[in-house]
Amino acid sequence: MKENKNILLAEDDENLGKLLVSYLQAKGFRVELARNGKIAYELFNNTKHHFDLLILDVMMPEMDGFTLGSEVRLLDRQVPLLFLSAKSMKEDKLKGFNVGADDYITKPFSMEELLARINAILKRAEPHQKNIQEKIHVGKIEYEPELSVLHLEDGVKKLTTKENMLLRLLVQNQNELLDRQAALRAVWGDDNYFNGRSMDVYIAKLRKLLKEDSNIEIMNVHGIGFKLLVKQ
Amino acid sequence: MKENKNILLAEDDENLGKLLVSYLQAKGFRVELARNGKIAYELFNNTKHHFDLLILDVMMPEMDGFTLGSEVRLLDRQVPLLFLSAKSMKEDKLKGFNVGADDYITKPFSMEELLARINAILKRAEPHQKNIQEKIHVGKIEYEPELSVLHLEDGVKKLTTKENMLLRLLVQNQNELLDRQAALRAVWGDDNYFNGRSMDVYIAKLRKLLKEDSNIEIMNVHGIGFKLLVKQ
DNA sequence: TTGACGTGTTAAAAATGGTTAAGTTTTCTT
DNA sequence: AAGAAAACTTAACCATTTTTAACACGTCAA
Repeated sequence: MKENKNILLAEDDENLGKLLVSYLQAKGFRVELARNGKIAYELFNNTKHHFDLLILDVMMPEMDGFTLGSEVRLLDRQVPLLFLSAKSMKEDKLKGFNVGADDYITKPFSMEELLARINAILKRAEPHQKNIQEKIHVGKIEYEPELSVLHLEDGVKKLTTKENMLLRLLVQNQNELLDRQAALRAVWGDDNYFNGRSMDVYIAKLRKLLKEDSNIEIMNVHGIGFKLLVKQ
Repeated sequence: MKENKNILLAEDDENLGKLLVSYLQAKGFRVELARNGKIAYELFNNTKHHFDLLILDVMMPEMDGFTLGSEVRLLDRQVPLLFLSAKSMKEDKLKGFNVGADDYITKPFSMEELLARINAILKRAEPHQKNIQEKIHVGKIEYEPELSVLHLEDGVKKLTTKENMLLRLLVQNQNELLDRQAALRAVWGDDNYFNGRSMDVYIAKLRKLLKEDSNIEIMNVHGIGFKLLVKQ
């Protein structure tokens, strides 16, 4: 999801800029850094790029963040803008919002706070319809987690809620260890003994369903968890 | 402009509540004050009222501001939420944004700052005001929630109040989980066992109506709620 | 290699949900 | 205001899903 999100960051302070870029990249975004407003504007006004969010420092040489914001608004009425402001002055905030800011954040700020605001903005901008027909191939079996449906040789198998939650977890971590306790907390909310036994029952059910493809195996790692092995 | 703007303020502190009400009224807003989250929810979930903005105190008895926020979000994906937080803790901020907060403000705050944020939010939200009298396409079926009407192949079907409230909730959260208890509180006002059975009856009715489009399905999530699946 | 603990598997029990129809309440009509 | 119609709730019964129980087997460390 995030892998597809492009952020344009306009920040003249080289240290802060690099710091933000690497943090946001670590969080899975694709980030383009512009050293001043003019460069940022040219990047934005270039059909080769598409940006889902602009983070604009207010104080920049050449073209300040607010000016940049208004110019961008002329090109695109929708694209979310997030301002970074060194001052916490009221006037600044207001001016930013008049430009059509979606949010602003005053320095100094924590990375977590920035990330939270970015996620909030992107979520708001997100189109309502999400893709519920994502098909995942597990070996030669097709799996649609959002519909909780498995396409088997002898037709479609509708999974129950728990079957689906557990299989989704296994598939998401296929060929890697799925920790027993983590799985229990994720699916059952609590990792007590009885839920553990319940999970074992469901593992047996899933094994039966996946038996169709002999290259798929749910392996137990004694005392630790399970591993969905999918051989090529 | 402002004269038409209705604000719902959820604040348990009586002094602060009254102070805010009179300040905001002086600034031209119409303000409704709710002494706790539960009252606020009932006010919001009442067709007699329409609110352009909700200001929610985070710390409240009965139902805290964040819980209230998420329940409101089920009813209305658009309405702006502004949180008042006594703490300036990061976690609080994060949780608020996850609920889909449009802004938050930490106590103590100045009246001017609050006003500035309110104006910013309302300005931002303005273009979204196309909610009324709209036709929603659910698969190939047309649905007019304001008129409680469904356009089916063999004519127009007028929905009953409960049918309409439940379908609206499902549609507003289509392809996402609709929590059973939240739905019960929203439609029946109380999530006791009998109301639950009543809802199940209504789910059956809606399934029968929506059967016309084979790409629509009301899926049960065992013990948790329902999900209106709409395939492309 | 033995005993404790973890897992595999099946079946029974319990909980939750699907559906229809019979009651009850509310609303409309005359 | 009384009867009819519509809306809603409750009951009944069945189906599905999940949990618990029971017993067999596997793994590991002493």
